[in-house]
Amino acid sequence: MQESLKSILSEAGIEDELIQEIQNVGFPKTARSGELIITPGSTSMHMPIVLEGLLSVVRQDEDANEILLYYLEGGETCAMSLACCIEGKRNDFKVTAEDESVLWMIPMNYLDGWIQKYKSFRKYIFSSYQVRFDELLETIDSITFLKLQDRLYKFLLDKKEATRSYEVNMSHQEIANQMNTSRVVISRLLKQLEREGKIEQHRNRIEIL
Amino acid sequence: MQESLKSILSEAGIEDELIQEIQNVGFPKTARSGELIITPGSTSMHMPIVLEGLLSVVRQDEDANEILLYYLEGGETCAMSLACCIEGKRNDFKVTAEDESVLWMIPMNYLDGWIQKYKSFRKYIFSSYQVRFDELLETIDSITFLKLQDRLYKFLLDKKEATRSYEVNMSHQEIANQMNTSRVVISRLLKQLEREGKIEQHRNRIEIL
DNA sequence: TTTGATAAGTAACATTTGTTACAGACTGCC
DNA sequence: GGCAGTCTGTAACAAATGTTACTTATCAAA
Repeated sequence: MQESLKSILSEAGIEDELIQEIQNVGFPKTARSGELIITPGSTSMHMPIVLEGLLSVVRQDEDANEILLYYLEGGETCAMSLACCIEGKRNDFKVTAEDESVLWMIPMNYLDGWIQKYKSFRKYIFSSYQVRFDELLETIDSITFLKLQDRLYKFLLDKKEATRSYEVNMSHQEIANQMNTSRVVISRLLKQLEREGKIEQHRNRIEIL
Repeated sequence: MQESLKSILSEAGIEDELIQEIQNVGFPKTARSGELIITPGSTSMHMPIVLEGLLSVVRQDEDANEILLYYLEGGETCAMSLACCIEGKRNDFKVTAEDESVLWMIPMNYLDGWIQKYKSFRKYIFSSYQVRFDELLETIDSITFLKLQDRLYKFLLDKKEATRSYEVNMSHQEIANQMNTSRVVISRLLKQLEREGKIEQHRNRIEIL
């Protein structure tokens, strides 16, 4: 685990000295598949870096309708929780482990110092922000400009990228939830995609062709 | 103009020393109402701070369909252009002056140094990021969870907040463009809002009651 | 005042998406 | 095998949004 932290940070251009510090002051946190990691309304005092596994970041409204914003994969961090913390703001999204996952938790109070001291860390933080930003924009694009059928196909392709697998292990109901629509609609559209030869369906599993 | 810059930065908690620097290395830029300030695909070497007026930030797809992301008002900055610059990435949105506006342009190469040196500047930058992020999330909320009628009403209220005026000076067509729908639909829904007593319509102008 | 251009109103219809209701299929467990 | 629970397929219908076509209103310039 220390090893994967080291290689991830080193990959990101962080110098050994800082990696050492991050190892010293942080601690690991594991999450089982399906486990809720951040709930709306909570405040956290740690910035998580994903070492292994996959997290989904989901937005909810008052009626518990949901929409998937993006995934956090190995090496990525939830920069939002940073500003969230700096400003003492509450989280307004929900983060769930999609897989068995391992996070490295860094206490917030170190961050400002590191940002001041290490150019590489500044770069890492700003780059995460930018990546998240771009993902949000892509999400907006999908919702705004695509028909449901295309959005659904993109959803499947994104999931495939995130999990590095052509198999999507979700029920129609779960997909419907993450896309803020209904199960029947998803069934209809998946059937359509199947007829077009883009996917193959099984129970609780979709194969992307 | 120097005065409004000073008061804005001082309001944001920036110390006099840095304000002085920002004044020294930056320069003003004025934009007429309707003028295009940032076009998709361009790269800019400056971070703009809005001194006066109002900018709209709009996302476009390949077919030139558009959707309004948010407004930038006095005192706010386009933090995105920051990371955009750090990473040498291209802008993928369009920024337009909604009003006669004045910006203060800061050359990018100073930013990293200031972030390192001034805690207040770090705070300013991160806070802008956070504000933008929140606005994007709100935009996603509207698109995802609201019916068009409610989204339209919210659109008008947002515009009212941004311009500090109960009069929205836009044609139905312009509103339709910014909401990525058609003029006829907007006319229909505005009529509905008028019947509900929420607005009053005139040519090129909507009064919010 | 006429004219041309733009803006807004409206009806009729098409398409997309959402809902309800029910049937059949699969899975795990007894 | 039988049963209970979950998942998927499908039809019929409802609601929301998009499109087309045309009319009327408003404004400003000639």
